[in-house]
Amino acid sequence: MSNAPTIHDVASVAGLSSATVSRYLQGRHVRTADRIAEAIQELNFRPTPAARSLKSGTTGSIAVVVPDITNPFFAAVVKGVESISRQEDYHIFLYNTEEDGLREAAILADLRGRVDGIILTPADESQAAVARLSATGIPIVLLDRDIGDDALFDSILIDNVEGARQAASYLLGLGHRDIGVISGPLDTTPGRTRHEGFLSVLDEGGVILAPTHIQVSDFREEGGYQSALRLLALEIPPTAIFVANNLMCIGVLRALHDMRVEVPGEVSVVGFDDLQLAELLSPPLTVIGRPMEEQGALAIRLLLNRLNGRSAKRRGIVLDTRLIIRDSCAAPSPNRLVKNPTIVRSSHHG
Amino acid sequence: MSNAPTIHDVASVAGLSSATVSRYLQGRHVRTADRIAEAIQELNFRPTPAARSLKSGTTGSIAVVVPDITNPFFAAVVKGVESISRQEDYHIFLYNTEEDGLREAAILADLRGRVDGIILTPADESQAAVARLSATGIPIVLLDRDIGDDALFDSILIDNVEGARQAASYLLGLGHRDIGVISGPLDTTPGRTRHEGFLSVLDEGGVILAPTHIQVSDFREEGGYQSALRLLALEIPPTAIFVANNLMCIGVLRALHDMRVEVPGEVSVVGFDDLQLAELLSPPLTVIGRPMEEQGALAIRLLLNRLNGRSAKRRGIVLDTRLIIRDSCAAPSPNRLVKNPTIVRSSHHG
DNA sequence: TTGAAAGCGCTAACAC
DNA sequence: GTGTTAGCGCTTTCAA
Repeated sequence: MSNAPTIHDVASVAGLSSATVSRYLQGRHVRTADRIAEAIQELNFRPTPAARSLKSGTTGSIAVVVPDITNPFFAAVVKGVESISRQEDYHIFLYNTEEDGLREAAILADLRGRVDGIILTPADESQAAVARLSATGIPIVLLDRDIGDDALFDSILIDNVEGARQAASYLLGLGHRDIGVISGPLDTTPGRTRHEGFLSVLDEGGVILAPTHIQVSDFREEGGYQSALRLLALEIPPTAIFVANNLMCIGVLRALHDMRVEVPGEVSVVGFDDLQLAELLSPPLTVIGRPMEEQGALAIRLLLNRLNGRSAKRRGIVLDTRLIIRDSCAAPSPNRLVKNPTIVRSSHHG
Repeated sequence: MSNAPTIHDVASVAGLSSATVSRYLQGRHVRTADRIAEAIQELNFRPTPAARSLKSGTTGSIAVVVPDITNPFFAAVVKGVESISRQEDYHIFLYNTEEDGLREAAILADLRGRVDGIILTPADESQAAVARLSATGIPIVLLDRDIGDDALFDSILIDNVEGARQAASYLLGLGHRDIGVISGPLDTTPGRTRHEGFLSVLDEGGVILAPTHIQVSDFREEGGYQSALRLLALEIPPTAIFVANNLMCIGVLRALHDMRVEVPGEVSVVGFDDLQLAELLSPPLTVIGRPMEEQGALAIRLLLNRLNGRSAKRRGIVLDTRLIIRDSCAAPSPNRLVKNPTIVRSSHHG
C-alpha cells in the first residue's frame, strides 16, 4: 500500500481492462460489476481528481469569494453554499478579498482551471472589474452586489431599496425628522441602493437632511464608530440613526456606548442585517433582516443550474427584506442630545 | 481564443520547445526568457492546475474542516488560515462537519488526491476516527481538539485547563460557592479539559458541586439555553454560571434574558471565548479569551512546515488564554434567586 | 459488452 | 541551455 491504487490496479485485480472499470465508475452497465466493486473495496480505490479533471476539463469545485468570512452575514452565506454543494458533491474554495480590488483580481486570475464556477461578492464594481470577470471565462454568480449593467452575470441580491425604505418609513412614523444616515461606499450596490432608498422616503416625506447628517463610510466597524462620533459631535445631533450594514452598526453601538448615549432615549438606531446577538443587546436592536443561509443556498443552486446548462439566459434573483422591530427605536424625546439647548428651543418655537 | 492556451501554444509562439517553457515556468534560467514572457503575456497563458497536479502528485490546496463556519471562533480561525495561505499560494477548501462524525468521515474520504494537507477540528474523537485520519495518508494538523494519544498528529490547541481554572478562581474569589457549570461534550478535548479544569479549582477550594449543578451539554446555543433553564429551575439556583463555549453562552444569556434574571445581580456569568459584541451586551460579558485568527495562522504554518518537510517530529502548540473581566460577574448578593427563601436562610443560619 | 490505444497538459529524464 | 520523449491516471473513440 505504498502508492495510491490506480484504475489499472483495480482492473488487474478484477481481471479486466481499465476501460471497463472506467465505465463502471461512470455508472454504466457492466457484466462484471460485482467483481469490480470487490476489487475497489479491497484496494480502497478512489479515482484521482487531477486525472479526471485533466481529461474532462471539469473540476467539481467552485470558488466562493467574499470580502470577509468573519462578517456573520458572509459566514451564513458560506454555510448555505457549503451545505448544498456537499449534497451535490461539489467542493468549495474560500477566499477573502478584504474589500481589496487588487486582491480580488489576483484571486480571480488564479482560478482558471481550478474551479467550474464562482460565487462572488465583488469588491470592485468598476468597469475594469467587469472586464476581469468576463475574462475569467468561468460562470459567475454575483452575490449581494450587482455589476455590469448589461445583464452579464447571474445574481442573487436583496431588495436593498425596499429594505432601506422600510427603515426610513419606520423612523418617520415614529416622528423623527432629524435623522443621521451612515451609508456604505456609494460605488457598491448595497451601499448606493440603501443610501438612495433611505433618502427617497425622507424626500417623499418632505424631509431634507443636512449634508452633515449623511455620513458615507466603508461598511467596517471602525468606519461606523467614527461616523457615529461625527454625528454625535454635531451642534444638534440627530434623534435617530440608520446604519447601512451590520459591522458599521456594531461600531455605532460601540460609539454610543462609549459616549454614554442612551438608546433609544437620546438616539434611536436601526441597523441593516440582523446579528445573532441583536436581541441580547441593550436595548435589543431593531434591524432590517433578510434570509442569509438561503441567499447562499440560492447562489449555489443558480450556479449549478448554469453549469449543467439548465438555464439559458441570465437570471437575477431578488430576495425580500423585513423590518424586525425590537427596542432600539422610540419617538424622539425632549431628552434629545443638544450641545446648546437654546438653539433647539428657539428653532422649535420660531 | 476558444480553448485555453497550453504550454505548447506558448512554445510555438516563442519558437521553442515546451520543455524550455516549462523550465522557465519553474523559475530556472533560460536564454530566451523575455521571448517566453512575451508569449505568455500575449496568450494570457496559465498552467493548468490539473496537469501539474497529475504530474507532481501535489495540489497546492489544503482543506479546512470545522464544525460550523458561522461560529465566530471558526470564522476567525479560517480567516487566519486563509490570509497566510494566500501569501503562500495555497488554496483552501472549506467544509462544515456540523459536529457529525459521519459527515466528517465522508469528507475525509473525499479528500485524497484533492489536497496536500488538512486542518481539522475533529467532530469525533473515537479510536475509529483516529484510524480514519491516519488512513487518509494526508498530513493533518488538529485544530482545537486533540485525538490519538500517541502523538500522532500535529496540533494547535489552547490551554483549556488553565482557562477554565482562571474562570473558577475568579468566581471563587468573588465569593461564589454555589456555582453552575455548563460543559461541552466530555468526549471532546475542550469539553473535557474545561470541565475538569474548572472543577479542579473548586475542588482545591473545598467546594463540591451537586450533580444538579453540573450540566453536560453540546456546545450549541440551544443546548446552553436548555441547560440554563434547568439550572434556574433548581430549588436553589446557583449564584454563578460558567459556560464552556461561546455558542452555549449565547444560549445562556438568552435564557437569562427570557426569564428576566438580572446579571450579575442575581446570577454571575463567565463565558469561554470572546464575542465580538461581548462588551455591548448588558452587562458586558466577562469571558475567557484567546487568540483566534492567530490560532488559524499557526495551524497553517505548522501544516506548511510539515508539507515542506521542514519539521520532523510531531509538534503540539498550546496557546494561552486570558480572563477578560467586564461586568457580568459580582459577589453573590442577597438578591439571589431562590424558589423558597426560607430554605436558604435556614441553611445559612444553621 | 469489452479491450487497445490515444491523449488531456505538464514535467523530468535523457540526449545533445 | 535546449529538444525529444515518456508518462502521471483517467476517459473515450474505435474495433472486435
